[in-house]
Amino acid sequence: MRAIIIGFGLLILCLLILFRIAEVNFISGNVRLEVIVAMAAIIFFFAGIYFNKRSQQKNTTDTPVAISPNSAIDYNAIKKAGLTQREHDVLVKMAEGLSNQEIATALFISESTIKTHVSNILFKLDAKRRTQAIQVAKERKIVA
Amino acid sequence: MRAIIIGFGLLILCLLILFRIAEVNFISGNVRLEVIVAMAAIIFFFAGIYFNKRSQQKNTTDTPVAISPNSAIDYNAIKKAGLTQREHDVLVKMAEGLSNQEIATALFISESTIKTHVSNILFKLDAKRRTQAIQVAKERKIVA
DNA sequence: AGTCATTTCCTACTTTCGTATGAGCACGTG
DNA sequence: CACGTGCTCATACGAAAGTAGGAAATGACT
Repeated sequence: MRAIIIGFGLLILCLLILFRIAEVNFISGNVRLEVIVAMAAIIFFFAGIYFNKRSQQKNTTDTPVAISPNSAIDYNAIKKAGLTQREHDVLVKMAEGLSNQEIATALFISESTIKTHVSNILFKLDAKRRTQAIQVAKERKIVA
Repeated sequence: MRAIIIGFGLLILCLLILFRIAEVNFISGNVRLEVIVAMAAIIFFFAGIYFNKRSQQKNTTDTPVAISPNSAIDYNAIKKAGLTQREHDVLVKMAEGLSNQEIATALFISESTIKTHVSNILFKLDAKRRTQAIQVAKERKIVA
């Protein structure tokens, strides 16, 4: 975020400098106008590339995805997240890719209950979707 | 390939036009120099974004192995599953827990296209839901 | 020049997911 | 016993996700 602000600051600075050079040139006629325009073109062309790259990297760098040969569940993390036993049961089934209905069948309870649990899980893991919840849970080793 | 040539042609044309305007302005003094410089800046900023986007789409389809500091992904498994490069892109974002709309924004394409890709991914990975697809993909090391 | 694969986008429809809200039951603790 | 916690279930609604089927542009390969 800071990099973007600094970057835009530098760009605006560049523009102002170019303006200034253009003005001086307009009076003295020392520098060719084409040079100024070309400079603006080059600078902002690469600026465009840079910012585009930045914005694309955002989504991937935000979630570093700890690449560790993990297979163990950290039971402390479950408590830390405030998940109950039943919620954890549901979360595990969720991570296996089951639908609410399938989880309900597997745990011998109704789909309504699963929905309640899922809602609570999403809230406790600060996730907006079940896929995100699974991702968070794996990172925190709440599920394998 | 043709699009890039045409694009560069247009860009050079823009530059020449700007040069011409600058020259005329230099004599008559009708147009503010700042306007010309700013135009060059804006045009080439977005040109940079556009070309970067293009080249990234190219790179991902041409050389999938080039940008891969990730040791956990088995690129053979991707081919074995019959996934295209773009489908893999979507799958990765999916595994990060993004919604269709968020993936669309991240990849600069529409949500409709994401839905098409997701449908194809589900079919190719023999999954019924995205959560299941993610699970399968992780097992086969298609995603980290 | 024609064919195929890929990527993109769309409409329209169905299904699943998630939220909000309320409620009943069991269990243990202060 | 009252109270909180956890588990269960329900309805109703809105938001995503997924399906089906079509279409068009591009690039590679022949």
